[in-house]
Amino acid sequence: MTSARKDPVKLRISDVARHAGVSAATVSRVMNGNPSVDPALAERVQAAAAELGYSASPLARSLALGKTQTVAVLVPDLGNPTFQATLRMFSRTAAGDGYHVLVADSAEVAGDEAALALQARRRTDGILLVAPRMPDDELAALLPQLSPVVLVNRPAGLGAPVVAADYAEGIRQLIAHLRELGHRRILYLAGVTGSASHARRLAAIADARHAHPELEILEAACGTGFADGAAAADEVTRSGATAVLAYNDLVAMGLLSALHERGVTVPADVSVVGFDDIPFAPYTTPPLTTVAVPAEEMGALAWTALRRLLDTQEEAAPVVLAPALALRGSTAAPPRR
Amino acid sequence: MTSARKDPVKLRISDVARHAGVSAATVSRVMNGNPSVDPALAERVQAAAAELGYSASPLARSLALGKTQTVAVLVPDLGNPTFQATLRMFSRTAAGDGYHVLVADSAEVAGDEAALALQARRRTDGILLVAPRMPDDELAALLPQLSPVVLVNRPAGLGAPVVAADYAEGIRQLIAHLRELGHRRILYLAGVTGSASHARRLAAIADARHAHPELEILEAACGTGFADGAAAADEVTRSGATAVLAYNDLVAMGLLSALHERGVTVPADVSVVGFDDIPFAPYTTPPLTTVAVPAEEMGALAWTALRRLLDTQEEAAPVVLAPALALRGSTAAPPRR
DNA sequence: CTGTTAGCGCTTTCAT
DNA sequence: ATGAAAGCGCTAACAG
Repeated sequence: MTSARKDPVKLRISDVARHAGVSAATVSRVMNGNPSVDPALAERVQAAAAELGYSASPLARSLALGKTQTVAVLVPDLGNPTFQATLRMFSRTAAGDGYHVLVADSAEVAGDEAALALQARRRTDGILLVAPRMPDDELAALLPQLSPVVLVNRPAGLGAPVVAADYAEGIRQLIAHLRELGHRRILYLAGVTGSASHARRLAAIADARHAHPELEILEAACGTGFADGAAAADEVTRSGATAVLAYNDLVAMGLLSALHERGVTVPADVSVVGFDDIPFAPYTTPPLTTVAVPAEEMGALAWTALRRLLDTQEEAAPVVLAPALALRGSTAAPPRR
Repeated sequence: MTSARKDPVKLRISDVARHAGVSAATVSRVMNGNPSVDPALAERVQAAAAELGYSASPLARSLALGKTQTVAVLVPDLGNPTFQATLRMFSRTAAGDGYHVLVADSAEVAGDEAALALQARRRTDGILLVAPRMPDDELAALLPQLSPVVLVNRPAGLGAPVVAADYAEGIRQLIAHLRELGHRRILYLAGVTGSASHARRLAAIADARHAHPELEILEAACGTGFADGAAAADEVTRSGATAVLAYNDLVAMGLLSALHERGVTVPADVSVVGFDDIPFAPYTTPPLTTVAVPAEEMGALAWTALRRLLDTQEEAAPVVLAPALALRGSTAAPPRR
């Protein structure tokens, strides 16, 4: 508009070399803190670089070094608070170690995951798969091609370090809580039915049925977001269940809202529990009883595991974090018939 | 563990060339769909590539082509729902165009933004600055070095395309709403006082004071998250204000919660309004009256603007989106003295 | 210690 | 239509 501002010319290492009267190799050494350079010369090079405002092209360095100082993260949905928390801490801790983060969002389409992961991985040094939706066998087959890779919320033994929350334990706690309250007919709103955590929840549910034959635990398909929870409201009332186990807090919140619209009171008419304990769980009406998954800690641990792989190719032992019950206002004894 | 699985050897273009009995240049042409290759030969090369499972190194391509097919996004906090929404749509639309996204989180530290942006930008073809916290002059000075760059939620005219929400208009609507309800003493809980949106809110507040001399609008420093809102509860009660204008929904929610703990009833004792209309706003107790910022749309528009810059170096005209008042339960007439 | 010489893997003139 | 060769910008092995 006003003045034709010139783009700052891109400097090559040879420019600095010429300016300092040395070879490119020397500049490279200096820039990388290689001690085998005469201090006086090094200073001269530093000065030249500073004066010119030079810094090496990460791209060229990456090609020459065979590493990018960048790692990828694949999440099913950037809009999901749980993944966000994990991504956030992963990204911050990685940044602390000088690594950059490339994100990819599969939009909950399991079929796209492999291609996205492969693509992202090729531009980076390693990849974190957060709660991938694809089946175990497919994942196991994919892992070698992605290595170094770490997994969040998938079972260990697939061929990569794992950081996971103990979903079965979470379900156990939730069911115990509901049972103690007196609930006998409970509805589980399944989210991603193909997901690994779904499978583990189901296992925990089966255990509960075994341990407590008086419990009737129903299942209904559902999605993973607000809308899915809201859409399940009719199913809930129809089921005659006195308590519902939502796939996650988002589903629970959507359900809470739809139930309220229908004049169904929580927890007087029906109890609702979520899963994850996202930051907003305490602020719903009523505040949501749920189980807290340490998503941030998982992000940090995932970085630790990946870093380990990157540095020493040692595969960190699986980490399974126990969730903690967060008792709030959305659960109570079932209504008297 | 079980079998010493070999890493799939990394294939170079020359491997494919040899396998197909052609030169690397030809393989390159075929891989890039260059029509000047004999169809028969092309097919032979395709076959060779497919058989070997070859795909070009993005790194080497990037270096040779001078572009990475990757763009950077800098956000103040990956944990903030508004930025998430913007990032999510930006990332998805960019992915739709075959671009990858590198994220950087400045952790709300304005002083780190320039360095982070510069770093991220160097590994990518362009960058999106979401609500950067640094002052205007600093930003204006930085922009040329980041180009191509687009800005979210900063004023236009700094030297980059802008996609922004009309914060002043939002504040105006909120104040009008409160005034009509009968409030005369309102407290504004300022978030990031250096931020551009803060400045625009202040301007709108000044206008309101002018237009409605009967209004007394107080200000108090505050942060940007739950905890900050909660911490402001005492300040709120002390102020004697009958309504509070929170910096954003997070602050409003934190305040709601702290007020509740102190036995202050919203909206009977005091009205509270937020800003942004994050997905959780309808689920607070009481549901939060706020103003809806179309964060997702902004993300999509931001990509459009950046893409335009990348493709044609044309600077898209500034886009300013008007927020819409979302009337819910956290506002009512002030209590009678 | 420092410079010279090869690459890293791909694209792209420039010839043929 | 195809290949040879130069180059993207940097690092590292190899000589001095």
